[in-house]
Amino acid sequence: MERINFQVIERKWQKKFSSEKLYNTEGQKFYCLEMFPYPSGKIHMGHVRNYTIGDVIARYKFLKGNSVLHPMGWDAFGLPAENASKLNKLHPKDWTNQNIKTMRNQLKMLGLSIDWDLEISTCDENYYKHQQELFIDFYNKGLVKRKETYVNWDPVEKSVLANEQVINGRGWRSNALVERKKLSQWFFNITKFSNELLDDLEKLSGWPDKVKLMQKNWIGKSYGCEINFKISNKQESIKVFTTRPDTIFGASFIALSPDHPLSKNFNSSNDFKNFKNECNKTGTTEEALANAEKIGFQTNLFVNHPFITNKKIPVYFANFVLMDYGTGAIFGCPAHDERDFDFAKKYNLEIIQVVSNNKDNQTLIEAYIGEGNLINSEFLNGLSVSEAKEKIIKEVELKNIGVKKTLFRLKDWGISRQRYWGCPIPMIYLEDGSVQPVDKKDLPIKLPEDIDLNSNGNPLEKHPTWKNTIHKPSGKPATRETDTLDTFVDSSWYYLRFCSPKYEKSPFDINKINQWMPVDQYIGGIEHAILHLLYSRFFTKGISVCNKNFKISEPFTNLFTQGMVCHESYKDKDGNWLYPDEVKKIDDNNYEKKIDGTKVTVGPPESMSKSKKNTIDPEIMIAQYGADSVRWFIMSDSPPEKDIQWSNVGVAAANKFLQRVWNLIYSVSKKNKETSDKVQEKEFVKKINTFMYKIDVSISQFKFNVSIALFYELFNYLIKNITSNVSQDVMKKSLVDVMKLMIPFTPHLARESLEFFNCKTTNKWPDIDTRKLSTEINFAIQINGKTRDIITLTKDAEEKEINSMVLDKSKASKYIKDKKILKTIFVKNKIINYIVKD
RNA sequence: GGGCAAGUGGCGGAAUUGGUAUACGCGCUGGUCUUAGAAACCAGUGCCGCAAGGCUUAAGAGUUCGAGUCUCUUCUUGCCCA
Repeated sequence: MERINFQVIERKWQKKFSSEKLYNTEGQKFYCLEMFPYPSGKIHMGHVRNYTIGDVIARYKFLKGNSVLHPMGWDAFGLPAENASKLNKLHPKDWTNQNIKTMRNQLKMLGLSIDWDLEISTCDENYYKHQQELFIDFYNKGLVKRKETYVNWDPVEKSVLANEQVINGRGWRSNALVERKKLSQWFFNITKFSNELLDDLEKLSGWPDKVKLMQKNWIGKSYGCEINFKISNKQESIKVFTTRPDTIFGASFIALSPDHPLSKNFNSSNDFKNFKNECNKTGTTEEALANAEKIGFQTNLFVNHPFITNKKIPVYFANFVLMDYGTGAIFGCPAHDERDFDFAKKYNLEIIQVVSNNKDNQTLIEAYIGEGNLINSEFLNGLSVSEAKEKIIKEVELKNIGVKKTLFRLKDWGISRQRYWGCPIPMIYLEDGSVQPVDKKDLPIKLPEDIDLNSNGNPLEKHPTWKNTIHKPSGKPATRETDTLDTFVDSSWYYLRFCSPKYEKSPFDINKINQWMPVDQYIGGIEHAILHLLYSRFFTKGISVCNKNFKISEPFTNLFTQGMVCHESYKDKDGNWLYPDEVKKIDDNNYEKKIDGTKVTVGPPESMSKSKKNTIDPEIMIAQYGADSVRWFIMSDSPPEKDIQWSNVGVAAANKFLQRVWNLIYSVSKKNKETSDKVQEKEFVKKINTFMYKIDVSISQFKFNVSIALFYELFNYLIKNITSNVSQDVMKKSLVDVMKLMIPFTPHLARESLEFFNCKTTNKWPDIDTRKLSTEINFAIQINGKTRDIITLTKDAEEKEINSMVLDKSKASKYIKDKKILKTIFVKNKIINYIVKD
């Protein structure tokens, strides 16, 4: 058997690939982008899968005639660099650049068709300079604002946490109980685009419905109304927001946020201060608020019920009402809201049911949120919830005590981080307390190199000199903003920078944007379904507000979310995690530790993660089997959108198969030239063409695992025919075409084979002659709906021919004999079904 | 608690979208070669049955000439949101 050394040919072709590009001046543009990696140290299998999928698509599109933009870069700012720096005494910049170097080499080992001339890194000042520019543009257009808000404060890290970094009320890293703290922060005004971000989802027909639904729920549009409740015996009133105005007749209390303006009247009370402190211990997430015990502070105030004369409702402060939701005040209807119900039980407040589904009218043991008809509600009685909602809003507006309002769940995007390793925010504070953007001429505002990361708090704040600057127009001293930008900002526009990564004048060259944007195929993990994609969508909308020539409203036309790479996890008898290569499999139920033979317990396949040690190092796999084998396996075993289970045996099998392919190439080159049987050859060509056609279709549908199954069948057929009377010429010609189809999957082996056959056109997909497809089909014969025989037919055979064949030859004939055929159902090229009776 | 997926051999999974269930790969069994093993190659492999045949897509019902695919109920798992 002729063997090939993958390591040798892969190195050879990778050199070639580094200078080859996928541009094609005549072809239609195709921007293929995979989510760029965080340079954490080494690539992992998730990267291998993500970038192999992208590479298959990019190479396929190029071969099909498109001009393909296929760039790569680094999402290089972020907290891990600071943490690593504390551990290793390595500057975040050096740590990051070192990782980039390693990972770039590893990606090159995969044989990807990346145009490395376009490489960018977000921690590079040539990148973040333009980000600061965009920030100033956004500021000037009112898309950036400074707000005092309550944030999730991690008392150990001394930093603000995003909602998703708070898990069960604790910091995701420090595990400290998260507190609420009022801080002045920078925000992107993403809510200005709430409607657009929601409505434009409908344009995204190339996105998975699942992701669109997640975004829709995240934006969370709902409507309700504001109602003013007049305070009894006073002139003032309390403005309340509600999405359930229909339940107004069940209102039994008013709850104010502890930060509501009215709270200042109670600040002198110690009881109130204690209550407020207690509230600040709860996080700000919806989840934290829902799970926290409901606590309240009763005031001496009452309001008048707007529709029930003489009814007075008590006013409380409550911990579950947030100042930045609606008006910071709600009316509580315990019968139909869980939180209100808990609150009412605790403080012994009235529970009046106003919606009923008619079935039972017993005392409520929990809030009833379902549909039903209104009761105990005067003029609303009998109406459905939605009818009542409409009607009560009209009444409220008629009485001039409130208005209909639309509300979004989406909040503005807080972008201030008390961190060093991020993009500095280009703003300065003057002595008079006013804030101004830095002059664009003075960009970039660079990070200082000398920095102390070993104590808690904000590093830039504590730097001895960095924040001191001069406000040029006035010549007066000023102070720099010492917070840096959330790293989600870096990744919100990188796809634009890739179109002209070296352009100096501005973040992008508009001509290049018009040439390449939007991204035709974006590929990445489902974990970014909400934030990254929403923020990127916001950025394109924001930039089009700032730049009249920028006409892109949606950045990603098609989105593909790939599944995770999973592996079993292993624990030794003491409960320590073990790496897969520390474990030996005895049989399906028994695994032992290699070094001492003790028993190992096996956990189910889960997403690979360092903490569980269920990882496989791609570099080791490549060294052992070659990149083509790794690529082949990772594309073969599962549909790309589903999770895949990594299997070392699976890669070994891939390697074995690719060796067989090479052996076939070699055998064909040695095939006897004399033999030739025209009939056999015609059949052979039809068969190969049919396979190639099916492979083409499956690739275009991203069913890569199916493509690979078809390749297996195709090569098995070729290997079987090596000794047939198909001439060497015919076989070689077919094999050359087939190897071109292999380029997207196993670029090294494919190119080596094509070179071996002296083929020069490796930049074109072969023409697949659809007139030469196989005309034989398998046809099922059913009796009373049961399949009784399968016969081989020429395509498009008519019912009449089939009838005679069935009666003459088919195994099914015995089921028809002596019986009456009541009915026949004939489906061309598929089945015939005889309904018979004795 | 709500929403969305999914459930097919010993395992990963396929099924032209209502028309051959179990493609392809792994594993397993037998064979060839070999002093032996590995590798390679050949053959077999859903379950029951000697066979004819029967059964089988988480469980149950329904629609249909025909259901893995559509509808309903139940169970299980995963993800997202709370």
